[in-house]
Amino acid sequence: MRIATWNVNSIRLRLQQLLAYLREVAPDVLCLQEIKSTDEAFPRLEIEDAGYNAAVHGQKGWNGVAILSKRPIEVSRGLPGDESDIHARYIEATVPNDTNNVIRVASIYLPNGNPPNTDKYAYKLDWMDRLIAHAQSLLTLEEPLVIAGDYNVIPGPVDVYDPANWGGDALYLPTTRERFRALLNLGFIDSLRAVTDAPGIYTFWDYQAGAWQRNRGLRIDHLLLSPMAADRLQSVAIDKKMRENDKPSDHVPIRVDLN
DNA sequence: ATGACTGGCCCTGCCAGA
Repeated sequence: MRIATWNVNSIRLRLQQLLAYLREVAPDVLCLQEIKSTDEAFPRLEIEDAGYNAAVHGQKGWNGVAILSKRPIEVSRGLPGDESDIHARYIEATVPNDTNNVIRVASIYLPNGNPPNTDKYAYKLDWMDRLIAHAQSLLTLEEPLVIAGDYNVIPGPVDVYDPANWGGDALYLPTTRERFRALLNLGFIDSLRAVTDAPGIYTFWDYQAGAWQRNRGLRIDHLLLSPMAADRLQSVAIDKKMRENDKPSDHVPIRVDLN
């Protein structure tokens, strides 16, 4: 089973690239973030014509997440733990697999949190605490579980082109990385790091200052695997060539193959 | 070099992103 995640940075503007990706890479499940669309404006028909079911948790103007799946899925929307949180950043689904059990997949758009020392950063930390609590409860189900998406977390110095300049950023602050490690310490693995220790592997390059051309990137899009999902891990790939498209997203897809 | 880009919305300068 192939599970991919991609921050599209506007589903409508990126629709043709998305449809090409579905044709060429053919993921069984694709998690999307920053669709920047309401549920009503989501291009559901085009995606269904491509052979996918679409579960959407949208919002006008910004945020918004979705899960596309070849097979029918059961869906829940929103991250538990704060009824007042109106950002559309979390959607979760169970997907039947070949052997008649399920894989659970979450598509997350973790808050950016910049600038630090503001309520935006407090919201990020609170959201991470809620994600840790929810992930802990999901692990008790003893299912294969993949938490995929834009984490807005640079896990370590090898995951950013210039770590010395990122010390004060919400994506790289010690408190941010501590919470990411707390999530891993529940028993998840960072799938990319299960297959390589190589530095300089990125999933995001800023639109500004020729970041792509100069390979000034960040590794902030992750697929975290529960123990039962990790046992099935076959391979990990980053679809870096998507950054060469005309009008690209600033993120590229990353995916895993599970047996 | 206090720079730089992109997308959506309030339809046009501003907010948000990372």
